[in-house]
Amino acid sequence: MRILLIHSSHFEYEVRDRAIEEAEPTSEKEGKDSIDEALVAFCSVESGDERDNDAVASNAAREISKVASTVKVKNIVVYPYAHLSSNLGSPSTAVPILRKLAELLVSEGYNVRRSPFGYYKSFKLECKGHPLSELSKTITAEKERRPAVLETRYAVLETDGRLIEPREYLQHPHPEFRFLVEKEALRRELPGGEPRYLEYCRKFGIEWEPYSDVGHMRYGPEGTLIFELITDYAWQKACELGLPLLQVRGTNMFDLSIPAVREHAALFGDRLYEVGVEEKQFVLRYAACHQQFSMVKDWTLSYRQLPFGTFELADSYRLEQSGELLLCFRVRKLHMPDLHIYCRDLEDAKKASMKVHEKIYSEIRKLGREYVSIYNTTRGFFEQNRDFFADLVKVEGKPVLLNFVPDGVFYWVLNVEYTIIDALDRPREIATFQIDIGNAERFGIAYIDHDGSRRFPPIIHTALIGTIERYLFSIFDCAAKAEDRGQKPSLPVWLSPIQARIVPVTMDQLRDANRIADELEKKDIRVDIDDREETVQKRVREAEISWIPYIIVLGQKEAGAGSFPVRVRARGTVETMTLDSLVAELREQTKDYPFTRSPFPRTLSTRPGYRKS
RNA sequence: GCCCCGGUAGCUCAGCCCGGUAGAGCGACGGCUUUGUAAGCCGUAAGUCCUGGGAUCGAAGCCCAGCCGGGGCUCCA
Repeated sequence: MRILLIHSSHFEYEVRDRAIEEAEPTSEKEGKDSIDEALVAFCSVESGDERDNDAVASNAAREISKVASTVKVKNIVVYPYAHLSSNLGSPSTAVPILRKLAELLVSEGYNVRRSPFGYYKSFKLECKGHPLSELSKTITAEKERRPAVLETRYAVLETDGRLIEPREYLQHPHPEFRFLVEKEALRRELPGGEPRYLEYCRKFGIEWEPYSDVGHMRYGPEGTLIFELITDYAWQKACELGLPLLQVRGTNMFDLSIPAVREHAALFGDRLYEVGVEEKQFVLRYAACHQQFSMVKDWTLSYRQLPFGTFELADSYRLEQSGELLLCFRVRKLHMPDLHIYCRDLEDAKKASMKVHEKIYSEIRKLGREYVSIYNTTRGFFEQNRDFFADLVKVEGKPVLLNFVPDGVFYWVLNVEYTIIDALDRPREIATFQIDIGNAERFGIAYIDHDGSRRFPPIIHTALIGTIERYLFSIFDCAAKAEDRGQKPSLPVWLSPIQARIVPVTMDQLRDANRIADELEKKDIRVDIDDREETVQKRVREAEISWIPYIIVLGQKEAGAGSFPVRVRARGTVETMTLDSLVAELREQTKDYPFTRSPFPRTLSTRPGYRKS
């Protein structure tokens, strides 16, 4: 709903002609009105408001009342005015909302007039013209609606299977798990501070896009390369689970008039990112579920093919609260390497979950980190599957936090949130998996079992390395932690946009530099040459600031020598290496990781100065 | 969304308290220097001081509203 508020010294109107079929019946008396010293509220009810009439009306009443008390008026005119929105709601929605709005304002003690809906009316309006006399507002249903606080109970599950109270756990704390227990179960306030990774992000051109909605990111050339490498990596990791996987591709907006889409959306709650097109209302997908389910429902499945997975890197959209946004972490547009595994039954799902769990763990350990986990589940599922939980905890090697949720509220029976404790000691969820027992039926995904019966498969949802954004967050957080330990912050070599840079002392070495660059490129190494007319010192400094892992200085001395000095970022040393030993080291660092050729012009002198370091 | 802090040149920031001609470093550009491992020297150009409104003879500065960012809260299917 949109409203335009005018503080007027005089307002009058008169009904002329009926504008629409569904016009409100009106008596002679209601046909015209005149009032002095009033707040006139021109209102347009928009499509989408019908989802919660009461919330829209009460939010509108609150906004209007706020302004009325600021400008100190007791008279309010609620005036239906279609021209504030290009996305109008239907008259059958609009009239009840406007009536309700007027009632609410009356109940707050205002003298309220309402002009009839659905007519052309002439009006005279005298606006006071002070700063607050003209205001427009957009009202949504979301604001006021505080979802009923869910009753959940926390417990710590020890590695030996004992359950203990979170409070007691703090007496013998695991260093990182402790932060999770404090934050999630005991609701301690976070320490805070400005995170250093934001500065790192900007170095690689990873930042907010100011020309879009809040919460949308953009990636410069370096960021784009990093993003693509992580995307390849996510698919590679999914394949390593050893299950048959099918990659699919689809769209990002789904029609809310489809029952399965609408029901799924209702489960998601109030963070739906919606878009109205012509007469239809679409929800932007918040994960790949919609696309994969709406496709797999059309497949013919036999128990012989299960379990198998579908995968898509899904651009996904969530209308997060503006105050909650955090670059690379909580964003309105995110990229989910979303894998769904369709299983025969719960036992099958538990087996597949173990594979997923082990893979998720081995990935974070490759970064030298540990997850601390929250297992959201129901008391019933936990009690019936204590062995399964024990197996999961064995992989963790430390306690986990259980969060018991009520039965029948969620579509899953188990939802694991894997969080890292970041450089500022805050838990940050990165990876996740869920065992879903509701959506196969909702979307009509079924397989034929060996006895010929039609069965709905439990579905595992997972992002093994987290969203691309959050994997990046982890990578940069590792750099921040390294810096805290007194090391140079850096990216893993496989993700470094440029892996080796050659700095010729004078331009006499350019030919040699190009020859070495050719050799390195042949070995799948991203290399460039800083051929700018700057001092060696300055070019080395800039390479360091750019986090280049290997910096080669080539001068007169190296001509024909067969070796050259290499500045190795990881060790903080300058070492004499041959081309072969450098290649061997680089290959060792990047083996088993995706590779993409350098998309940059080889010479820095020909590169636009987008870099901000 | 709520509370606190901030927004000044492409970037990082000073100036704001106490109103009176818009500042520095980096970067860009031009010249000198021909360079050996984290900033060589000199010069030039560059700003709707976030936006809109208000009080004032006069606003980057004071007041109000909004937008954007950082922190905290709430939220996190």
